[in-house]
Amino acid sequence: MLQLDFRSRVPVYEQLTEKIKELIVHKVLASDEQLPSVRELALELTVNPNTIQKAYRELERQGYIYSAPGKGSFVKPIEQIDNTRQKEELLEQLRKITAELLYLGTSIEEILATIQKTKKGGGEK
Amino acid sequence: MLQLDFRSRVPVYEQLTEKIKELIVHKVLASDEQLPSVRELALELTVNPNTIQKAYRELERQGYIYSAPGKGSFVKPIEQIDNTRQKEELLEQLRKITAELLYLGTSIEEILATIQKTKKGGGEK
Amino acid sequence: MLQLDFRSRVPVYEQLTEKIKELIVHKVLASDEQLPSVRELALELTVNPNTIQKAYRELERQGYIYSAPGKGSFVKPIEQIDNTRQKEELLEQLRKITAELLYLGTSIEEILATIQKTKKGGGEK
Amino acid sequence: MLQLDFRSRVPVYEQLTEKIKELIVHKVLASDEQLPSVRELALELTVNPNTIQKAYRELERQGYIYSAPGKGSFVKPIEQIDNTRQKEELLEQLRKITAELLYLGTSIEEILATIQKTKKGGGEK
DNA sequence: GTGGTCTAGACCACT
DNA sequence: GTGGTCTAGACCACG
Repeated sequence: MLQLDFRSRVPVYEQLTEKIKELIVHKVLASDEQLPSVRELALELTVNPNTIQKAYRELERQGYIYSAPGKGSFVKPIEQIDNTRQKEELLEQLRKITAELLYLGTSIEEILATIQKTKKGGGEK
Repeated sequence: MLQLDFRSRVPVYEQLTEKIKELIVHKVLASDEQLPSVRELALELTVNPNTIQKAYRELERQGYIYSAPGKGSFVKPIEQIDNTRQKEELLEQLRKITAELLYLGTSIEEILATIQKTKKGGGEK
Repeated sequence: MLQLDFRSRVPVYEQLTEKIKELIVHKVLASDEQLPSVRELALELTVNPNTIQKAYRELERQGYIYSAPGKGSFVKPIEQIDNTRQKEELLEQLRKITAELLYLGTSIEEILATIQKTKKGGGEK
Repeated sequence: MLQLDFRSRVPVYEQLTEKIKELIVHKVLASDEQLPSVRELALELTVNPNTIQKAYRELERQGYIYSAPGKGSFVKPIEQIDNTRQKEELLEQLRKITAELLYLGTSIEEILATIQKTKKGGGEK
């Protein structure tokens, strides 16, 4: 499920953050669902618990999960995410990527189609 | 023109790579146009020449420029860029960001509008 | 009345301590008024009795309540609170926060106004 | 200068964060001034480098400093701090503490005087 | 020499 | 058994 590339230059904890975020965003993990415990996941991925915790902390900072000592870590309900600033940043990234794609000769139609497909696929899986 | 933030945590050479790529993508730099020499740019930006070279090498690797030893570095004509793999990567990033935006409650209309606006603004500047 | 956030990272017993302290400070709970019994409150809040007891013990330590074994817990009359040390601590916190607010560009007027408003609202509620 | 209490229940990295923040807020450390390196400070305080780094990260997250790999950590200029949300939180803390002080019999005059004194003392030292 | 990442393992508080 | 803190020490990329 959570495939990591230890040879990559991007830090393991960051790969993990991204992968888990994807699971949340694609609703594979539901609201208030419990994530694997730090130690459990560490064993499964043969990674140090500290690394897992770093990923969990980052997700918490970004507002995607919450952790309570003695209880565990859980997916944060969407309604409770403060998204204004994040939306701005994501839209900015969207602009950059679009500009680059257009330069490389991608048609606007193909780009829009990709967006549309993502919308349809987002809620399922 | 090339504003660098020496305070930023992102490496100088990477900032430079991004900025130059933007200039190319927005067609401020035309095909086969010569880029400033390494030493010249290093002086102008008060940066170590090695840093400039690293940025140029990265742009060459990504296929946006080509270097002719003894002559200088030039913008690679669009037609010659091998864009299949890069397009795939960019589209993949597009999907990720779109999924995240949708999860955060952004409407599909707002996303599409952002793309459209980028198209109009892309060729000018 | 005593709203707890079980998702929060701050321990339940600490939330409880703070909430009850607020009730006392805002005079919702009067001097010598009896607090709910540990078991009663535990049922009402669906919390482990140990957690309630820990909160009560903490309040007793801070001098806000007193417990008579076999009878229950009661709000300590203000006159009997040894407040010298606590006042010092609170004033110290006040200084820290004020310094931080000033550093962040808050005007002294806004700070003083906040204090004044608190005074007016403090005794009611 | 940076006195730590290893017996305290409050984490060392948090004590450090607070102490350094004080130095910044009281302008003992000026804008863009370099902080001691992670390792240097670790040696001086006989603390693990990771602990120092955790404190520095927290300060960076709160916007008081910035760190650049290979260069060092520096005090962030005040103008660049995004303070709206932090101000709200600090004012809320101010209200709580004021209510508690008033309950403990502190006169409003004494409270206001404390604020005034802080203002005068803030810029010196 | 700088910050950043990561491992191996210990200990603590909370439930 | 949970997350969180901390130590001791290794290795990497950046400048």
